[in-house]
Amino acid sequence: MNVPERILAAGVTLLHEQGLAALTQPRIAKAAGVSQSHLTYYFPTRNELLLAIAEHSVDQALALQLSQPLAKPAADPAQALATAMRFLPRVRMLLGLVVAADQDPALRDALVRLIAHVRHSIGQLLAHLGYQPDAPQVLVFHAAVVGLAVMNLGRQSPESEQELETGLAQLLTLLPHPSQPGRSSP
Amino acid sequence: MNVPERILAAGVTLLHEQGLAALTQPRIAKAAGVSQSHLTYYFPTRNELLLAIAEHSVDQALALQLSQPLAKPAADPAQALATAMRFLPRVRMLLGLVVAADQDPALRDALVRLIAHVRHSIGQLLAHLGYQPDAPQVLVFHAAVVGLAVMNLGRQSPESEQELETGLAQLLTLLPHPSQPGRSSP
DNA sequence: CGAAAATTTGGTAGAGTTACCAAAACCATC
DNA sequence: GATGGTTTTGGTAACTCTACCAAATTTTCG
Repeated sequence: MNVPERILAAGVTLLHEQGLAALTQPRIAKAAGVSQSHLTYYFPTRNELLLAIAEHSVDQALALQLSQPLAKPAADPAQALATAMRFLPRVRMLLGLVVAADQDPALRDALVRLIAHVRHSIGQLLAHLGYQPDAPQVLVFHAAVVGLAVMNLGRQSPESEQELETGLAQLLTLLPHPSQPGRSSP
Repeated sequence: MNVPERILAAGVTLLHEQGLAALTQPRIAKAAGVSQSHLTYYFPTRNELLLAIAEHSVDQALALQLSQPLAKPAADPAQALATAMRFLPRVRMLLGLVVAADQDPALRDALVRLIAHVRHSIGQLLAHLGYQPDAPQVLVFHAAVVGLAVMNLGRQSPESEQELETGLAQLLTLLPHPSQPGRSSP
């Protein structure tokens, strides 16, 4: 693997396992097996590194978790639910970067683009499942997934898993769907 | 004002204006007008301080933004929308603490209780407006508000404000309401 | 008034971080 | 094999943060 790629992979893993606080140059360098100075050769400042890690993580998540549902020709709506559930840990992982972005306009702009990208991908998946991809409700669906991920602090609790699923399932009924018309406007 | 209160007030303001990274003992002490050593007299460790700030902020938010709607005898559903919109900046402000809670189990447990408290209060408001307070959709409504706050990075953009409002308004139609029956189950 | 308790402060040790620099090792090309 | 560019490393200066301690000041109360 390439050195920058190894650095980004180590960064994503570190972010996933130990949170934003673990994303320091010494620790990432050690995890990637390069010297600390070498890190700054590829990513001169810390924010550039954070930004690259964020992009890498989102790309990775979309590739891993959207390619399969989109490859299958047709699927039942429950698949959207399952996909959303699989996204939850990854969303939580990125929360630290959102917080960090409050300090740095460049990072903030980059995250705005990343979030738009994710929303577009969610629209693609929903379109693939027969929903209207650009309905305003897609924003709310996306937001609810993000919010559930943020609030799901006690991650292991199975009852909250249940709550999450029923909540998202009900949210799906809000989306306009060809086979269940009449939900969009009164 | 009491010294601990002054410290907490300074902490909340600092968190609101400059994010989690600004919540260090030196800066809070300076903002509160006390010596740094004095801070540790009331809050020996940093996490205890963070926890106290979180609780203070949530109490303050609930008191400020829920007391008035609950005082008025009846109100139109659009008020729930307006209240939710007013909560967004405060929710954003607390995100940093959620991130910090990943490192510390005690802080995490405290935040779980705080989140439950907020959800209960939202239920109260919705009940006051005629909705079912314990409907599972309340979780989703809460989550959507949180998620919108997270994603609302470009805070000044009026178009995203518009998007937010329409999204939340549609979400409200999902909640079971006496005057608009038949939405709960197919 | 005097003693005990609470409050407040300055100082600091120790760890951790970012960003930088000069030098060494590596690699391609002529 | 020499040369110029790229990659890699060790070292470090300057800074910030947390947690602690001993001493000074103020307050409380018998």
